[in-house]
Amino acid sequence: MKILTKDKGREYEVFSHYLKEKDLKLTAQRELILRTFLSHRGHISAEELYQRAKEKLAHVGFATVYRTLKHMTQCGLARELDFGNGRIQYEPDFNREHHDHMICTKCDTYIEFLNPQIEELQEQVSRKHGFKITFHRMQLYGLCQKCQKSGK
Amino acid sequence: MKILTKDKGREYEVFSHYLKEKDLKLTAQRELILRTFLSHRGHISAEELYQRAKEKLAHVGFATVYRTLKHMTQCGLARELDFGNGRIQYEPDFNREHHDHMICTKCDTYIEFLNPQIEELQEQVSRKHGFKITFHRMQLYGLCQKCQKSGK
DNA sequence: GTGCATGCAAAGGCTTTGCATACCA
DNA sequence: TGGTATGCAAAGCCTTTGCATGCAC
Repeated sequence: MKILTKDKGREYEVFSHYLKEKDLKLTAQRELILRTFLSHRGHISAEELYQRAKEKLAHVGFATVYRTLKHMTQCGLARELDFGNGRIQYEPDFNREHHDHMICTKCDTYIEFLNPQIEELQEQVSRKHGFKITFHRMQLYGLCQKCQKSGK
Repeated sequence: MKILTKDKGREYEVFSHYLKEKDLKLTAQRELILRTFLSHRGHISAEELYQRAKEKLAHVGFATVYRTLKHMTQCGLARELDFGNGRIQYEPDFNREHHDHMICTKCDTYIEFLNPQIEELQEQVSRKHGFKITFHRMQLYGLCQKCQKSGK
């Protein structure tokens, strides 16, 4: 069963290309999970993605969601986020510029940001120690504007 | 059974003060776990702390280590580190200046660093978004000097 | 003596894996 | 048709919790 149509966006090309390259198969489930993932704005947990996918196709398994997320991460369509709450979140990562996060510890909303000066300083610091960065995680936890006000 | 002697360091005072304040008891296990934790240089996982404590006192339980770590974290003697490998590490945090980490993904060694400029920029960025930081996590992953050389 | 602490084992939460069946290519 | 994918359930891994007993105060 092939559901993929053309012009769904580059992500679908990337995915099918990745699958072909690895001798993996394009299944209805994989396509559905990708579509569901992409249609969700912002990050999502495996559990939530499973729920949303299941609404569209009853027989989708938990394991398949996890396995597909691994593939999507592998080919650069998804990025794992670990906000230290014991469950990994995934966010779309295709053609997206690197960014970091501020997370409100009260309402769980988050703000994405990119600060080139910080990035540059990270490089400087690591060079000073002879360290070669391959990736980094930076998360600022605290209260968003709304929660600061409502808290008082 | 009281094992605590004077002059073991301020950490012991902090711990016993915290316990007293919370109507908690100073037990041989708690003291042993704290001592073992402090004697270990650098961070340590609950599992490893359990093993090391057990060497000194056969009857130490897993749960007690976890429970004691919570207390030590609570009173500022320990700090939880999550390097995204599924197990929390704890590092001594008494009278220590805040710092971040570079972690070698090959040999697992790490370098602590503090960059005031980055800290300041984090504040600036968050102010710009009306966000109030309470704490942050910043980890640079990559290769340490040694592993860069050995890798070639 | 009272009430918290302990150790053991069981349970929890998230993620991965094994296996027989289903399905893509 | 052959080999991968799927769904289910079970297992893994780390951490927490329940409970009867033990111990600090």
